[in-house]
Amino acid sequence: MSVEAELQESVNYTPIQRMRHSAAHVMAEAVQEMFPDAKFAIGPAIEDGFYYDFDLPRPLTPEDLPEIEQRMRRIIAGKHPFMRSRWPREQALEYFRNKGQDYKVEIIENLPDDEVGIYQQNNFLDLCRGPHVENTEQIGPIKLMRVAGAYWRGDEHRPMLQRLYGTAWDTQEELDQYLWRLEEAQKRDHRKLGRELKLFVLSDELPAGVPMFLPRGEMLRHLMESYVRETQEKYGYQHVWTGHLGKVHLYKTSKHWFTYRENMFPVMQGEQEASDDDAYVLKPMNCPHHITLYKSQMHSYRELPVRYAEFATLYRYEKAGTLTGLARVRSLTQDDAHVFLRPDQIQEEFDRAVNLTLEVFETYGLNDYGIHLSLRDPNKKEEYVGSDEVWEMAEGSLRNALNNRGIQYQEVIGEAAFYGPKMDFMVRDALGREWQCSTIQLDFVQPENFGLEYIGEDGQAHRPVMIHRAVTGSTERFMAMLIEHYAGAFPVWLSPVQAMVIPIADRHIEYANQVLETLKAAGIRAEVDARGERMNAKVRDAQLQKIPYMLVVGDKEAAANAVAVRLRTNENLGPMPLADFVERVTERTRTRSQEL
RNA sequence: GCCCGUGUGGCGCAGCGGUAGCGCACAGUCUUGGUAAGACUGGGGUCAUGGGUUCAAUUCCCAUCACGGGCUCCA
Repeated sequence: MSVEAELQESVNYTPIQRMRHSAAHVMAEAVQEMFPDAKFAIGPAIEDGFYYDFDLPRPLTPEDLPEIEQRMRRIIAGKHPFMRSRWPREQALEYFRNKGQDYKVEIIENLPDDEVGIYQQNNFLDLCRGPHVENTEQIGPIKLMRVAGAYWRGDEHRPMLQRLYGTAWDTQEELDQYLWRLEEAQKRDHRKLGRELKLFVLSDELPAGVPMFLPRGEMLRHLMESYVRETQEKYGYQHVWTGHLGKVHLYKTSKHWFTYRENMFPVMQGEQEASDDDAYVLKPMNCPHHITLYKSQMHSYRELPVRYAEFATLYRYEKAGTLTGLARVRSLTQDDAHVFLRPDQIQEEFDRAVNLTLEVFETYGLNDYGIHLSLRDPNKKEEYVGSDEVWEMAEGSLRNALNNRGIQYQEVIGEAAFYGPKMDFMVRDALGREWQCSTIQLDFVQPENFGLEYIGEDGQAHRPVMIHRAVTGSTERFMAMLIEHYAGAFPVWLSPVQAMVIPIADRHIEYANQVLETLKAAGIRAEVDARGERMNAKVRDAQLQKIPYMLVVGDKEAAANAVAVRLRTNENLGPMPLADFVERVTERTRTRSQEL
């Protein structure tokens, strides 16, 4: 077979991915040496390494990694060629069946071809469509990263396999750099910084996934919310408030009860059954409440779109294994909005929502995000509600909104909600994991469920369309992303403490307090460090707290009504009149500048 | 939910079958110091919780809870 033909039927791997894929095979051979009864599933190259899934007689633990690594290095050094062949499907089935390789058999059974690819290096023969490097010696420096469990085919109803993650690079330098980058990323992990910067606390005394915010963390929340509120008002949203409780009946009407019940927290009252229509539940989403508000008024076509926004604390029973710091919690604050509009307003309203979201992202300087345009699967129309025309129009409108702004996005077939297409902003955390933050969703179903109406030009009742929309998603998750994005060094406008006044000796505390009063009067968030420490120690501590400005005050400054300004970048601006400093900070705050 | 790991003073960590230490933080005393850690002294832990094995458990075993990593980038 020609090289071209071989590549065509192979996975589309880059050279380094091909090398990593080969490393996965070597890892499988090492595991085979240790566990002759091992069953093998799959072992692909992934973004920065590779993995292989095994079914083993005993679970792997991190203690197994050194031995596997050692065996791998020996195999690699053996310069064994990767030999490729093609077997008739039946022959391969028989071979793997005899070997008890159930997973390989299942894979082959699902393959349409008459022939399957087989690769062998040294003593390990595997079903594989390739490609591979020529021989094991071409595999660069490797390191096994971790053991993990993974469901076969990613399906939690199928067996749990042992997954080994490893990484491989062309040179030792690249491997070292990769490991160094990982360490650096861990330094900006929001859980670590959240503790160090005294932002939030996760305590055993509270249920899992219920973060509590310290004064500085609450200030950060407040600043984030104020900013989004201000921006939403600019874009024509009105804020509402709907409390923390809902009735089961409400969620039965919205149908959430039937699909989402497991995630809801019932509020028990005496002998009441949790599913009684009148039973209370902690509010897991706002849609039904905003809809109820909409229904409480008569609406003319002239006043649409009606845009209700709310910073609402929601409670969702997320599965235990998925909770992660602030990124996935059970009590979250959503900057949720629901827009009720006429069908002819869809395009314009999408544009508005996209613009709002992009403006917020730009202010935060967030640029490492991806946009998913989630569309319905045209082959499974029965899983979605709504007519073809409406879907085509809605999907087209979302696509237009993105194209109009020249934004890059990825279309994901089959990821739409059953009630409409949506667009999600996926933000990466320090460790490269993607989290959904913003979302814009079109909904044809809830207006139907609740019988929503507006009075049209013709005096008749018409059905509005709904848009569900969140700019930052959950305040908690977005805060996690921001902490990692800034590595805790928030821009001036977002810093919980903007300036630390540092008196040099005790006799300067009085002047420091005067400075503090002036700053506070100007709306600047400042504190005085009056501890009996040396000024150097105070500078260091403020620096570690990533406070933007350190204001050192001694005899000279007190005499001149000045402050000596040091930036957290280590830059020392020297003394400046207090009024000038106030002006500087006020300006940075007003413009939400990234500058110090 | 499932697999693996972890749980020792507020935080970061040692340790070990004979009831615990270090650094930081905290408190007190001395020091009043010009841009990333001044010195000394001191207080603080039922070793996550519950059960079991043992003469003896923080240490070994089991369960529970919490936290961390992973769970469809696909032969």
